[in-house]
Amino acid sequence: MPNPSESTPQPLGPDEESLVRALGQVMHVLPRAIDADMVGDRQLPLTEYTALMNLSETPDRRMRMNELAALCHLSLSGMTRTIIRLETQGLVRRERCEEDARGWNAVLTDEGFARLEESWPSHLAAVRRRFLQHFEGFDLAQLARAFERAGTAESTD
Amino acid sequence: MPNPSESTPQPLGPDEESLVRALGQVMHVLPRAIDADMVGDRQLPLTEYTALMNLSETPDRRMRMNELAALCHLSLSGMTRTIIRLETQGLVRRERCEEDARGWNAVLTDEGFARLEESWPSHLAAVRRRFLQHFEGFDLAQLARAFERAGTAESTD
DNA sequence: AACCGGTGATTGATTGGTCAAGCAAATATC
DNA sequence: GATATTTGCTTGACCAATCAATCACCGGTT
Repeated sequence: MPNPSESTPQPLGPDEESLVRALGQVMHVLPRAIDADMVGDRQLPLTEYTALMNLSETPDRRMRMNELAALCHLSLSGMTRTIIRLETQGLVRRERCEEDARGWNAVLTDEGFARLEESWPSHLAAVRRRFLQHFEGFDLAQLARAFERAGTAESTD
Repeated sequence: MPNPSESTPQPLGPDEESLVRALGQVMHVLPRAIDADMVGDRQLPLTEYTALMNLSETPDRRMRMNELAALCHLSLSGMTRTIIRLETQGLVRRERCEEDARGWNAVLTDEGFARLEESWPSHLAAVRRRFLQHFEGFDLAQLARAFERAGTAESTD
């Protein structure tokens, strides 16, 4: 790439172009579609589902706000609000953290766990049908690695 | 009332699992990263950039709100608001549609075009660096087709 | 010509997220 | 051991998107 990067950069090739466009579309359509499938079924929006999901995967079904926010790809304040939403539905409870009195644990209630158990089949089905189905015959592991690289935000250099 | 087919669906395999997780991360991180690159550089958020972009690709740099909204993956009202934003910056102008007085055309101004020309190198660079770079060696066309399939929302069946 | 169902676009209310400021507890420094 | 700084979380203000309601205009019917 001999020329200075800002003057006349090389435009995207047609395949690159259509991949980028298609990704844009997927990023827009997919969450809504999955959301719609679930909401239609068990009334659990994707963000809240993800929070419950992550909580359920810990040994004692509890997690610090910090960590949960990171796993849900949410800002800390966004997480606070999500947890409040879940708390008012009785799906999650908050407990002060013992070893650090500033901290809070979001704790999955039995009701929350039950709700998650109800929801996950339809979530799973939606993910399969809306997404994975279209990647049969691909090397999923290789693909996953590429996405992991892309999803690891290196800051502007 | 557990439907046998829904009660114990097969969980995701490890590769599926990591692909889905990685996609989730990408969907969250990528637009923000690109946005940050562009805002930092030319002060044009992604949504507005996309609108200008699509306008610039038409023969006479104008488009009906309808169509533009679809191309930008935006609701019509979202589009209205985006165009208003752009209009107040002088990058776009609105003109009544001649053959249908209900309709409006968003028209790219010269200033808007200039701004777009300024911005697209950094947009392009961001897309390459944040995304395409990680897919070297992949069959991009095949990948694009898969994403197009996934991005075509079939309604809940 | 007056009407009426349908369509293009805008507007109002709400939602779900961000960032920045604030508060309380923990930790480091003197 | 008092004070300063940092950290964990919440709150306030804001923003960009959505949906539902509305307005304006089109076209066909009578």
